[in-house]
Amino acid sequence: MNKIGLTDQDIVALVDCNNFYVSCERVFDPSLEGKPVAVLSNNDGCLVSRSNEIKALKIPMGAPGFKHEALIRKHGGVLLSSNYTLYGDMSRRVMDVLGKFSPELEIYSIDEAFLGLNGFRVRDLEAYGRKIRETVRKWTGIPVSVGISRSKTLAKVANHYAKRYSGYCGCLVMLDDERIQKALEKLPVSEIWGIGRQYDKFLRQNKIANAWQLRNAPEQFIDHYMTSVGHKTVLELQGFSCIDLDEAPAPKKSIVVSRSFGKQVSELEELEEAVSTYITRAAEKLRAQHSVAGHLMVFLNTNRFKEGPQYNNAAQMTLSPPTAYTPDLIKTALELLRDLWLPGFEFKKAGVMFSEIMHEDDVPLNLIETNYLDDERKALADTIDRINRHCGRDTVFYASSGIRQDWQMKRARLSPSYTTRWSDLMKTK
DNA sequence: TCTGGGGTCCTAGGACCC
DNA sequence: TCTGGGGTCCTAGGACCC
Repeated sequence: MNKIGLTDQDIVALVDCNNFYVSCERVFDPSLEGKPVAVLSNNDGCLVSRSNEIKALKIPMGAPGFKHEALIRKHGGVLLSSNYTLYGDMSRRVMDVLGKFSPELEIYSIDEAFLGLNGFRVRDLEAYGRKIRETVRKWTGIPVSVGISRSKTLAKVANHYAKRYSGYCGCLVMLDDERIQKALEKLPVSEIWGIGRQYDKFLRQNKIANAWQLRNAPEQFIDHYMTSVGHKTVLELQGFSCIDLDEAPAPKKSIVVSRSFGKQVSELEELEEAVSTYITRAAEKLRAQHSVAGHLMVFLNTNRFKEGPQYNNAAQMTLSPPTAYTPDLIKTALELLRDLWLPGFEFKKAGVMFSEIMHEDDVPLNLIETNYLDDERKALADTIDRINRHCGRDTVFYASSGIRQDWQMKRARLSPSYTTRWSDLMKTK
């Protein structure tokens, strides 16, 4: 520990799946190897995962698929709809493997995890990193990169280089000062974890262009111009680990379900189906973390890319008592939607948001007599959740969600659910 | 024709109180 | 006519992340 109470002896690994969604697709369709492949966002909108061949074509992350489709085709490549069921399942498999390499595991996102490696001898780390990489590859088919250093932020930097330079064979241990300095000097500030567009611009204006310069910036400057988060970033670059490993994810404080539609939607009835469907999904998430929501918001957007009258608005309501009971939530949400809706607009997106979320056991006592948890409704909700978990989503669903669902998002190029649907299992020829 | 979705944390400023 | 100072809580919006 140093004088400000930070340890400079932690060892942290960041394991990051390479081009994760694309890699998932390639596991089950080897014909995609070597070709430009990208996975599109919901509604077949923008590119959210790109193979190296797509990156070589200089097509940026987040670019609209339709603008680049011709070029990709010309190079023998493909665009795929996103298959989140598949990616979620593959992610769980990867994380299961990583869990075998350290008791300290923080699942940071669908394709990234931090591992605490304290107690390992430094000279063994490189071999250990490679072992992690080989094992994940062998057991799941997913290629990953491993970065190891003194703090999460530095582990991110190490990972950045491990991924880009084939000489590192996918694993970089960055512990000695000389190596850290070299890496940081070559790294533009915008590539640092926690430095976004605004900070990037500001720092550049102040002649801080690379990570080494930020690491060595005067303390008064940092104090004055950066938030507490920015300050932590600088300390982390200096090798002081001050963003702890977070092994048990906290329950969500807000839950959002929103989607763009596959077409323009004007009719109230169709919007009611969509909102009802989103509430159903959001309430499932709520119950999965044993929570209830005290506040509900419904929002509606027109197409911001299209000329014509715009209407973006939200309606909200306190839920008293807080609840996670889908039928009550649908009822309230549809009332809010009817307040919100105006005829004559072409809507492109709707969504619902739960906030003021609390654990179901923490509902105040004076509200308890009307709590949904106390009566048969809780048993009904749990039963429906169980059926849908075992037999597939929407085996049991609410009539208000509709059957035709013409507004549903486009997923024209969807791959099969190889790992989660019996009928989509791969067959040998 | 076609441009995603889901989160967290921090700060500033206003309202309110004593 | 003069018109303090400190604290808390809440909210909206910004910034960032994947």
